[in-house]
Amino acid sequence: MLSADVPPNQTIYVRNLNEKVKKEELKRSLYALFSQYGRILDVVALKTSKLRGQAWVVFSEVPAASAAVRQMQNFPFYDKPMRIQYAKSKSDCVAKVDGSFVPREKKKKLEEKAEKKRKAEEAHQPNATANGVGSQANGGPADLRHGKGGQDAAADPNNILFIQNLPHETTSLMLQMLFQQYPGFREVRIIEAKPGIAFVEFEDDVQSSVAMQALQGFKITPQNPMVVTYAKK
DNA sequence: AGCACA
Repeated sequence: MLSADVPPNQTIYVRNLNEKVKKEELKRSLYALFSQYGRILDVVALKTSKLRGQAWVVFSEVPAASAAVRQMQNFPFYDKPMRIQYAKSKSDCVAKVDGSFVPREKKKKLEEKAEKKRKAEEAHQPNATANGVGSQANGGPADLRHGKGGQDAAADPNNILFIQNLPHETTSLMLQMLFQQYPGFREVRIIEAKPGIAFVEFEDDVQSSVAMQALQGFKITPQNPMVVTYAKK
């Protein structure tokens, strides 16, 4: 079944995750992996019996989520292909920002109350328009950003790769061994002040892309699938 | 497979 049954949401629901990965590590890796598609507001993962192997990644914009759903579908992550759909409901952190958040305990009661009221009203005036579209009580979104907002978006393909989620012990020689097997390799640059990331330069964007595809998710240690994106220029 | 927010 092609899960096109869920409407677009700025939160994606990821399943078939490796259940052996510790929660904090999983969240970090998901964050690193998906931030190439846009700003991430939150990553939620629980290890309860019902929820292990799943996670929610909340983007600040729907298009970022859409790109992630398409491009990372079946991406091998900790040895298992990720299955990605849009989340079925709005994330709390989004509701908090748009003002529609209702604390969890209160929510149940409110819903019950609303339901009772609706029924009572129905009984009194059977053909009332019970269509309580909670229309924007507190005004529209104050910060609707039009235009490109491309600050967050993934960088266009170019000859320099940006590597994230590396173990801090990674040396440039280690990265050189990995990347120099692909044609057009020029050099590795690690940033001493920023452990965990590196830049790898190729002669052109076609060659860098080949290396990216080949080494995407490569694990120097089991906890560190490397995340390869194009460097921002 | 499993849709939550500790």
